[in-house]
Order: sequence, then structure tokens, then C-alpha cells
Amino acid sequence: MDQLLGERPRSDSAREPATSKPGPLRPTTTDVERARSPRTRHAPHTILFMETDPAQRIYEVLEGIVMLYKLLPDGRRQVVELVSAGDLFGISAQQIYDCAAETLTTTTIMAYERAQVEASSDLQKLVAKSLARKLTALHDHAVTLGRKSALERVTTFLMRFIPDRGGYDCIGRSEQGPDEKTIHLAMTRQEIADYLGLTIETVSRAFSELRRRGAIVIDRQDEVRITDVCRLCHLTGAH
Amino acid sequence: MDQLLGERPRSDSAREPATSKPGPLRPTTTDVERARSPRTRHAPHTILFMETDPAQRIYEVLEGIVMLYKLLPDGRRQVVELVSAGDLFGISAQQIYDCAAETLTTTTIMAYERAQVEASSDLQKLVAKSLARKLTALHDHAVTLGRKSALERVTTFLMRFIPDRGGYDCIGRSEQGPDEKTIHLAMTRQEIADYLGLTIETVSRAFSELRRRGAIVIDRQDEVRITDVCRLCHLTGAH
DNA sequence: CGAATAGTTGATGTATCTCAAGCAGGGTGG
DNA sequence: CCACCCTGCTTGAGATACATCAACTATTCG
Repeated sequence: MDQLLGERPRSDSAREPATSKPGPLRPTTTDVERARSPRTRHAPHTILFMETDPAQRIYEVLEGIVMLYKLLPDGRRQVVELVSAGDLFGISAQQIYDCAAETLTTTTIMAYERAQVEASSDLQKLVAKSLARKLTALHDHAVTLGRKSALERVTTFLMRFIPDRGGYDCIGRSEQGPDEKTIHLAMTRQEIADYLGLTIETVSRAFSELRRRGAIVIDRQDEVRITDVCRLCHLTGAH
Repeated sequence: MDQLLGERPRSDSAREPATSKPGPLRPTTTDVERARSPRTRHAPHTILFMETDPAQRIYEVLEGIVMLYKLLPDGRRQVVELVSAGDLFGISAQQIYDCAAETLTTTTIMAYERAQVEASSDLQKLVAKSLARKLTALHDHAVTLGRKSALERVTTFLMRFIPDRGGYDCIGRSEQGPDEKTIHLAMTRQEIADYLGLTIETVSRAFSELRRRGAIVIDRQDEVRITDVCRLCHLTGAH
């Protein structure tokens, strides 16, 4: 696997307008090389493509997390999806992408040419499957953005990173022992805020409130220990 | 075409919890009849299926508008999609629907059995196409819910019903004559509020504010005349 | 160690919600 | 035909959750 660490200054200030327009893929491979090795690796905070770039390729995340976001002309930003291993991004019904894609962590992605997808029914099935999963996620996100309080949003965000819990098919707490779980946040407070439709301060206050209530312990800024998953789950508003 | 007008008392108060559980399709056809004529017609405010109903069928809207929504246990409601002619709904990655579906207007729909879809690559293409369109719409909606003011949300909502305008490929105002357009709202203020993540009062005030500014004329409660589409478009926050 | 960046906390402002009253239109029955 | 009612909508007054502005603290990195 090629070890290309694309670098690009992060732009997490929501203010920065979408000025410079790098090509869809940042790494300095030539087109020919890329065609031979569609698997690429990128440093955190690498912009993979921008909104309105021509939607030539669909990408699969093999490892890492990618954030998809949209910007309003005055700089307001909304993170519309968080894409992790096994999921696709860059799917568009139009000729251009409808949002920008930026890595959060060091990420390995696989690129598929559009034509390649059109030709393969296996790939098409993969796309359909991924889209169906996204649909549910986006519906949930709409509820979070439209109807939940700041505390509920942040709690919902935290629960998102705990597999098999909180959903319709929640497996519940284990029989014995504490219902504890530590999660690693690959996002800054600003990114979390832009995902949840809040400000950085409100996110920070929500974390503090959860800490005050004993629901979480913040070991490091990006390391949150949930002391009682089941209890936190009830703060999401969905249970 | 069978003229089955399913009737069911509307429940637009967001308070009403999801108590009664009618089957996926309300009309009083037998299963056999339905299999023969998957095309059905429904009165406004007919609930087609509820959240967590088994996702046995996918539906296509042939005529009318269908509203998809999710409820929180305490009664808060978020309308997650507005589906109109040519679009599909009832697609789910799981075994159950992730949201409820209710007609807004008199609606004709076509039902496809899940197995039927799995077997037909044409239907699968239709699904994929529909999902890709939804993806863009849901991304846009996330921006609206997460980052726009009440006035911007309502304006965005109004612009939604004007074809070929406001999008990336907006055709612009016509050369001569006023840039006027009348739209019919098939939704109550409460439904609009639940779509935009606002309260009914805030929606009402936003309409009044737009009227005060001369941006719209409300001929009837469900009939809005936009006096200058291009001008209204600039109030959406997206331009 | 010091500068730069990210996060927290406090004080204040404001957009939106909540509560409450009044209004408008459409349908019904006397 | 009109009075009445019902429902949906509007408007106002006050409350509040979140945003904004600003200062301070913690963390990271050279």
C-alpha cells in the first residue's frame, strides 16, 4: 500500500470561505499511478474534495473517519455525515459533489471511478446498501438537529460511538460489572459543534454538565469515559 | 385504478404518542386484492405505516405528497422527508421502518414487495437513484435544521416548491415581467414547524415577517404568492 | 520555557419557545 | 341566511436556552 500522507492546513474555523480549489484527491500521485492503486492514505484534516467539485469518483473508507460538511456563504458550517470504515462517500445524483469531504484521523480510502460503479452490479449493491444505511443515519440526525436540546445532542453524539447500544436493537447492559465504556473523540469541539448545530461553547458546557452529573469522566480532551452507558442513553431523549 | 380512500383521524398534534398500530396499508383490500393491484389511493392524513412496522414493502408516490416523520417518546416530532410524485419511500436497511409515513394530500401510491425489488435490477436502479436524490435533500435539510435562522428556514421551505430555482443550477429570473410565483402549501403550520424544527408560532411569525417585508402575499392560508422569487431566494441564507 | 492552539467558564444578549388571548374562515344546524 | 362553533392561525408578553463576547486555563509543540 502506498503511504501517501497528504497534508493540508486544517481549516476548522467555520469562517474560512471555500476559496482554494484543490483537485479531488490531494496526494501527489499522477492519474496513471492512481488508476493502478486506488487505495490511498491521508493525514488527519486532509480535504479530499470540496463541494461542487466534479463527482468523478466514489470512495470507500477502509480505515479512519471522514467528515462530510456543507458551508453557507457567510461561513456557517454544518457537518452532515461522519463516515467510518466500511462506508462510502462521494455518492452524488448530480455531476458535482453536494458537500466537502475531510479526513478527521489518518484515513485509508479506496477510490472507484463512476464508470466502474455503473458497470459493476456488485459495486452498485454496495452503493445501495450504504445509501440505505445513510438514510437511517440522516433521519436520526434530522431529529437530533431539529428537536433535541444541547445536552441531548451531545449525549446522542457520544452514544453514536458505542456499538450495539442505544439503537432499536440495543443489547442492554451486561449482567454484572459496571456499564462503562471509553470512547476516543477524533473531533475538535468545533467539529462536534458543527455536527450538532451548536457553538463550541455550548458543546463545552454540555460536556461539563455531563461531567458534573457524573455521567462521564474526561480523561483527556479527546478521551471520554462513560461511567454508565445505560444511564447516558436515557439522556439522549430517544428513550 | 381502485379508488380506495383510506380514512384515519389526523394526528397533527405532536403530543399524541404512537399508540394504535394499524397495518402497513390502511385500505380495506384483502391481501390478495392488493397483490393484484398494488396501486392504491389515499385520503389526506392517512397513515401508511408507522415507525418500527415491519418493512415489507417499498412505495412509489405516483401522485400527491407523503410526509415521513419520527417521534421522540415525549411526543416531539420531526418530519424527516417530504416525498412527492416520482419518489420512493419505505426503503429501510433494517427489518423495520425507521420512520412513519402519512399522506398530506390525496395520494396515489404504488407498492413493491421487498422480494420483488431484490429480484429486479430495474427496480434496484430506481431505488439507488431515489436514494441518491434523497441524500442531497437530507444534507440540505441538515444545514437548514442545524445552521439556519427561523426566517431562513421558512424561506428555504418556500423555495423548495419552486422548480428550477434556488439550486446550484438555478435558471434565474425570466428576462421581463415580474418574478412571481404562487405555491400551494399542502401542510398545516404545525407540519411545517415539525419539518423545520420550529414551533407553530415561530413559523407563523416568519410568514408575517415575510409578508411585512413584501416578499410574499398570503392569498389564502395555504396559498402563498411570492412576489419576487429571486429576492426571496437571497433570504434562504444559501445565496 | 514560551508561544500557539484548543478548551473552559462567566457575563450578557437575543432568538426562539411558552403561555395565553384573540382572530379568521369554513361548516353546521337552527 | 345567519349565529354559532370548531379548528387552525396570528399576535402579544414573558421566560429561557443557546449564542455571543471576553477572559482565563490547559495542552501541545517547537
